[in-house]
Amino acid sequence: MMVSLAEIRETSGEVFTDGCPTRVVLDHIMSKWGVLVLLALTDGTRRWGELRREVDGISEKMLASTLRTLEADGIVSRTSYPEVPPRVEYALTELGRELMEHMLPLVQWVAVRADGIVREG
Amino acid sequence: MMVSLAEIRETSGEVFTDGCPTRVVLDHIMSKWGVLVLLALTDGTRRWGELRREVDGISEKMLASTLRTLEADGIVSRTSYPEVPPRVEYALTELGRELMEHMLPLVQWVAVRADGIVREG
DNA sequence: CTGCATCCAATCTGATACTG
DNA sequence: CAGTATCAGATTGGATGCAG
Repeated sequence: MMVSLAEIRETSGEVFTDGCPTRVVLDHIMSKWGVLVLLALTDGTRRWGELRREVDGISEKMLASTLRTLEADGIVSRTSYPEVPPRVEYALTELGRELMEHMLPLVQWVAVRADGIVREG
Repeated sequence: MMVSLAEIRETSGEVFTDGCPTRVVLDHIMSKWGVLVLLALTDGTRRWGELRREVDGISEKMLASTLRTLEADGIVSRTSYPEVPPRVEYALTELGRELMEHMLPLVQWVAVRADGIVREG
């Protein structure tokens, strides 16, 4: 194993503490919709409507909420163009791209194994 | 970037489809408590009470629910010893250890960055 | 000790309707 | 197109109480 839990403890001794920064960020990026939105943005810039369609099943409310959270975290950037009709584009920031470099391998592993794992609804 | 979204689409063209296996597994392992329980087990075998204390803030209800889900997925193993008082040990399976090899780097990255990211409660 | 069952409050979600 | 407002339903969380 390349990275040990011990190393994580050294970096953030409070991964297991309720309300610590690590947990907060973890909750944002590993949330049900957070992962999928980030995944969609890994391909490149996306408009609101594109994300809505691409992330199957997400409600407008959750898309808005997820995007606002990730934007506040500095992981996603929002660019609004003063046009009619309105156009708003979302993209990963440098921090976001760095994050996805670490998340993609995990998601890919899951994608490969998922079919063999699933048994409950 | 080592792994591309395109590669994930090739493996599982339905990462974005509601209810697909990849999403189901992703929800289990990346859930609020799932990540923390898996993290605790990365150190090695843990008893029920140890997990309860180590994963700060988790309720018995959620711990039981999380463990049952991960066990059903074949990621965590449960060993019950017929003693008095009872003793039950939880550990990562081979699949689980493989999973954590991919998840630890991500968690570590978050642990390093979290303090700089957090701004909302 | 290791859980499961239940009740109740707090949150989170989602569908619908509506605004700029 | 890009959201916000609202309300009802689903989930989650905590506190107990109890069983193996």
